[in-house]
Amino acid sequence: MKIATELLKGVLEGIVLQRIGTGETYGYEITQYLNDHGFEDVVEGTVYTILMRLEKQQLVAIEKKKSDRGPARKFYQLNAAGEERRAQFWQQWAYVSTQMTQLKEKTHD
Amino acid sequence: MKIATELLKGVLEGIVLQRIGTGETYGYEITQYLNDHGFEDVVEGTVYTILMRLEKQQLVAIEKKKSDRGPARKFYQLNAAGEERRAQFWQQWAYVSTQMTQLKEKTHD
DNA sequence: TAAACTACTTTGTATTACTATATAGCAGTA
DNA sequence: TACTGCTATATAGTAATACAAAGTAGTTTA
Repeated sequence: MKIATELLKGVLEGIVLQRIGTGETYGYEITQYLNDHGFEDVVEGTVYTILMRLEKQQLVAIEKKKSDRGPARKFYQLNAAGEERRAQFWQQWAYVSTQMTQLKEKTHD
Repeated sequence: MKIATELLKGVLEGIVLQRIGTGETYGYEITQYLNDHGFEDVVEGTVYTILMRLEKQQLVAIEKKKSDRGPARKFYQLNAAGEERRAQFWQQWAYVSTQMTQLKEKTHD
């Protein structure tokens, strides 16, 4: 399904945090995962800019490892600040999600 | 609750479409409604820019009416294109919402 | 050697919410 | 009259983010 770019803002960063948080991973793999799980149109450039943003904000630890199939991979892990950010994201998501559900059901008062 | 600005992008337009779609309303009232229903920090300027965007995209019909309590109000209604956009929005929201739920529950494969 | 796949990087653009400010009508009151 | 508060709309400037597009490089395979 084609999703409006604007609806993904903020959301994609949350997804990337979640992916990194549940196990060390790298940009190319995250992109593949998204493309295979409901976000077909997300391209590498988008994921890499998010990863670099997380790095700049010091939410991740990075380790470079050789690959058996191509160039070296940059593996990401969440540090304590990153874990906190991930938790925050899901809290906000849950909140917005709840409000939206109520809003949808409601007509004017 | 304080929500990251980026998480609201796309969402707010959907909410405004929904409000207009369930009954003629105007900017100030929409802002009040949002402030009273989980989006405390949304200010008038934000709502008005959304309304003008909808107007520019020809998704709404507008009627100016005198108020008994202040300056005239600009009432908005969805036209056919606006209704379609509203339906689209909720489809996309449902889709993203579903994917997010699955993503949250999942660790690495 | 060339193509295909893996993997990361960067530059520029469009969109959108927010900040801040301005304008204005009306009611009550000091 | 002047002031305050509430109602109501408008807009210029800014920051954040996803995307398009292009490039760089290593590995594998035909």
